[in-house]
Amino acid sequence: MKKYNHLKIEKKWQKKWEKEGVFVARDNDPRPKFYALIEFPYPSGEGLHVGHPRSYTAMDIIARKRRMEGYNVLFPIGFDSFGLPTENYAIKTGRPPSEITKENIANFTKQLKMLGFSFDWDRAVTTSDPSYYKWTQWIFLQFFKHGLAYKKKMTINWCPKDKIGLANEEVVDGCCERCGTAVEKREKEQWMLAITKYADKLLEGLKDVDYIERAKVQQENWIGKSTGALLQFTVVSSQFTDKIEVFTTRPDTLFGATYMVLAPEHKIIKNVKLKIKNWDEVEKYIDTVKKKTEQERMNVEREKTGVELKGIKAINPATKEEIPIWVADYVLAGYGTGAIMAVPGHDGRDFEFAKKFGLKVREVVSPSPGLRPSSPAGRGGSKNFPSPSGRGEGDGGAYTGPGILINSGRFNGLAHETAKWKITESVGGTRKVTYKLRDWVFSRQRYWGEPIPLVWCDKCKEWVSIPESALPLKLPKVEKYQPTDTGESPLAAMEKWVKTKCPRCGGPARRETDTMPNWAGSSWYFLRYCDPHNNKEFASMEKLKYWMGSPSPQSSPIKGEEAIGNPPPLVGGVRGGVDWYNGGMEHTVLHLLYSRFWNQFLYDIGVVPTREPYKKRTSHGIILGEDGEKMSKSRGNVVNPDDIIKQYGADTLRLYEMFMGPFDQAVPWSTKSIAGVQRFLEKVWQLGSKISETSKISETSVERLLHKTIKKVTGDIEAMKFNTAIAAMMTLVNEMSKEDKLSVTSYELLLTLLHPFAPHITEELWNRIHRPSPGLRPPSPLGRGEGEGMLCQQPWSKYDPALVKDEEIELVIQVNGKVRDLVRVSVDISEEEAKVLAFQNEKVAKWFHGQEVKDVIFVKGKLINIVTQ
RNA sequence: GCCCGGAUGGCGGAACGGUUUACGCAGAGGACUUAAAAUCCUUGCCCCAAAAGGGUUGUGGGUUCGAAUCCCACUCCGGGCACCA
Repeated sequence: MKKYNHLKIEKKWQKKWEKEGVFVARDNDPRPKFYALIEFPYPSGEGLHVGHPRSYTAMDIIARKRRMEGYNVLFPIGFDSFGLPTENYAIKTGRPPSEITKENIANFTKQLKMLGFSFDWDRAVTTSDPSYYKWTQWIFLQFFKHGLAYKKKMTINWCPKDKIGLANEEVVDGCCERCGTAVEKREKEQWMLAITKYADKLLEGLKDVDYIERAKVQQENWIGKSTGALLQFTVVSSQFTDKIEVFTTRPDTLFGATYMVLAPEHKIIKNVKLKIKNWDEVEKYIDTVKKKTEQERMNVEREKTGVELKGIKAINPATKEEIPIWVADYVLAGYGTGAIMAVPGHDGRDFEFAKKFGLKVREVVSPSPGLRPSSPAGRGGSKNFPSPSGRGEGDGGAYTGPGILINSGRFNGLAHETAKWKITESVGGTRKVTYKLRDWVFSRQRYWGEPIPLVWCDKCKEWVSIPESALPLKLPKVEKYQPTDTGESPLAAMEKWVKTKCPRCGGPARRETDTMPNWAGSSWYFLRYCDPHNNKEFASMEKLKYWMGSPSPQSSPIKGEEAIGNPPPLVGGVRGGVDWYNGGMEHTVLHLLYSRFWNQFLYDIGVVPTREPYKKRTSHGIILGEDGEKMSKSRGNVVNPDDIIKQYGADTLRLYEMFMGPFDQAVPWSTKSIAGVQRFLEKVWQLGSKISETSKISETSVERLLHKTIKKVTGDIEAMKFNTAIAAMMTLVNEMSKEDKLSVTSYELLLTLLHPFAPHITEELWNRIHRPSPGLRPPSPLGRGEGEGMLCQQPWSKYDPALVKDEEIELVIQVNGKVRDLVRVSVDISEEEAKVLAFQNEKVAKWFHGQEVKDVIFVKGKLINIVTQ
């Protein structure tokens, strides 16, 4: 057989699949549905990155396998096309972002099609298309109607030289990325979405979904629910009293609160200005803090800073002592009440601070006796013992674990959990739940985003939404894409567009000139895919119910062993949503949370059928450059997928990206290693010359391995262990290559298994077997399609359970856990038989000779261990 | 700083608490060839040791008959940190 020419074959099959429409998802088809989703790309000017095909190939494998298993599969693609890089490029070149976007999308489309993904291109959506963002605006109006969109003063990054608001990413070391000028903070009215109102629902919903565990944990921590207490501290000075409220999750440690700390932004500081003796110093400190970002504030390598407010004191409500009040930037204004009671005895940060400034430390919680061995130092575990709490005992001297109260008056001896609410009650405090989650800043002073469809009416004295019939509110063409000198979006410079009439009273009104953030379009795109051409609704309930519903109890019809990786059906409710969503770990907090929030809201107003948008979420690791660093233009380690496809072919690239390492971990690229998978495909190709129509499936050892491989690959795909699935197929092909003749059936089974990974070459080989031609006549094995039909439409292979069971194994004989010999025995060998074998074995005997045998451990079908120690 | 991952040969990696290194890359030896490429076969694979053997899964400790795997502490690397997508 001639060598295989990937260039010809790949184009041929891509055309054929498209022409026959084999990947078109059919609405309301009687087959069970399966919705497979990947994160749609941002069409950057650089084109496709080798990272994209990693996630896309993985879901393509799953989508193709599901089709072969009899599902009606929806595997859509689109473009998340609003965003900063395009806008910045437009500013530089003066070209309209819409034009640039169009070109980029055309390029991405071409590149994606070369990879042979089984996308349904008929459903492609583009977020910057008015027919799409019409509905993004519509959803925003629903938020607005329901009181979840509101305006609030927020600080933004401001470059005083460029006179432009900056995204966090554009701020490098506190300076403007472009001009290097120090960035200032400015107050600006911003549209906010009240995601915090959904904090509990977003937390609750995590119980019903099958997400990769670390994504769940990240979301939980991001929402950061904690139950604590609000406590009042009285502030006193010579002629004045006031109250400061603090939030604490550890009210049980109140007796140990030896000072208080206020966030530099805390409003009381200005109120008590006249009482503060060192005001100059305090003011100076607050000014320096203003220049730091939040992260910098948390980052000051354990070096805490702060200033005492001299002249005023607080009173600890439990001990009635006067304690000093400090201002320090490790306390954030946005969390809790912006003020804390500091308990250096039991909080690491407070301890650091107290140590630096010589403040009093008092221990009020003692580790329970029995929980921790006593140590001479009286604090910190002795080296040889594990910490009793399992964590949190670092931080020098602060003990943060559980224990019994001491130095706490009448509460001494109580368990700290019990003491929490008793102490809270005794000082008149209240229980309070807080979240780390903050409301979502939803407006941008930028051009390339969805216009916010609201107008300010001077007469009505409020924001009025434009009628839904007037949507989409199109993004008008502007001359310049720079934000204006005042920091407003370029839209603000278009008087004609801005000046309008109030839709309610008809009076003069002004349009909102802010646009939406890039997150908006990606928060609901999975819904639009269900009904992408609908111009009456964002998607019809009927179609949403079909694609987002849960018609089958499991996401796979295969039962038993083969269903590895499919979650069991939920007890007490039917799950709905996208059946399987794969994306990057970098999106597991923001995008995932935002889109869950939008879906939950849409569910609450009755326009989508499921509470949660995604049933199952998995993640892929990023592909690093050959140097092990993140790929970037500046490092010069970027690999262009086009070059690889041209040289090696799409099948090889797909296979390589699946083989290079564990799917969920970051792996460095290695062009050298591509040779391995390329040789493998070449071997599969050459194997075609060995098939013989007379050879029934008789090559017994290969047959057993074949069925084992079917089992392995089937399970590994479900678990996204693509690298080991490919390794198993390589082993199989190596064995098959050793045979003189191969039955058609075994070759077909191999092609079927490999097809989702390398669709073009397998389709071609399948076609060659089934095309009547000399030497390769079509037989009729296993009732598969004869002589016609494409491989992508054939049923997925089943294995014969009788053939995957081993009859013999290598029994490991150990002495004290060390391997001393291996014996080939039947799988069913009994403990007694194994003992006899082990004790009679000469190689083994010398290792326990003359010693007392204390125990013999037998693991069926695996090993026997003789213990003498 | 906080939250979440990761660390196994020269390299990418494999390994339900049970033979560390499957599969692949690179290397060495050989076959074929006028030659090269390609292909095929064979072969180590890390340290100590002449060998028997012993050690070795980032470091240190623990649990266990037995730990890469479970627990504790630490080091380094990666992702996220709310206006990059």
